[in-house]
Amino acid sequence: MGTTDPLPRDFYDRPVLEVAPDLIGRVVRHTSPEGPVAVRLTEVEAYAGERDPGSHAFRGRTPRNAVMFGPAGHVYVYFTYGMHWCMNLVCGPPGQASAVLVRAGEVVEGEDLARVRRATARSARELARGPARLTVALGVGRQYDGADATDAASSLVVLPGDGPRPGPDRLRRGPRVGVAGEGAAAPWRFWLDGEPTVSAYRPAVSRRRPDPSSGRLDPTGRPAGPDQRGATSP
DNA sequence: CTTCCGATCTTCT
DNA sequence: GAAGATCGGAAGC
Repeated sequence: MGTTDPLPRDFYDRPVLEVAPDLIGRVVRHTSPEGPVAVRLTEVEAYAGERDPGSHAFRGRTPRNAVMFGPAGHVYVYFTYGMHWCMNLVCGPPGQASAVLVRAGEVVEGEDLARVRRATARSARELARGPARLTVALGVGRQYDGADATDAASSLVVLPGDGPRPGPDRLRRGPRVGVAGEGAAAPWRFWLDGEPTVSAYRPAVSRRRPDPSSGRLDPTGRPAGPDQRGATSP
């Protein structure tokens, strides 16, 4: 029964930069009345709590991020851009507020249901390629904010995953997607090299139109670059 | 394939 | 009042 038990609290109760790469290859599984959908993780990002300018917890506890300050192994779900839900797994001891954003994966169970939920996906690899797409594929929303992913009785759990752990030769790390400011350069995004489900790299964008009176000097400050820009081996 | 841009609304300043 | 841990469609190569 080993592989059906969720990863235990101890797994998450470590420094977030240890937990994040260890989550690659693990399986997030949600069982709804419609059936189960499971995703094998290929891409995650670490957010290091109050010391991380890129983290929702950087300016301390608020109603939204309260779950991040709680026990490890619980799920932090937030709403963003007026329409998307994203899910994290809380790490470290209570009070530390670190978490891992679940960014992308491969649907390994319930693909038919995932395709119904992700009707705009034109291929299997797009079903959970991106943090908001992944929550749609799984059927996860606000109702799971604060849920305990280590509870075997929960309908949302993280399982160890089948087979051997991915080799370190395939693990990559680089800057996080869409993170602006001081935290932009930290190489705290982890992914599995060669996986088609890894989401495209996007630097943070400013939505402000350029000021017409200030010329045309790269108003967004946005460098161009390929998906795995800044990648290094561990 | 890539780049550009609008949608949409909660959250915190 | 502005920004945001994004996505999908349209247009360009």
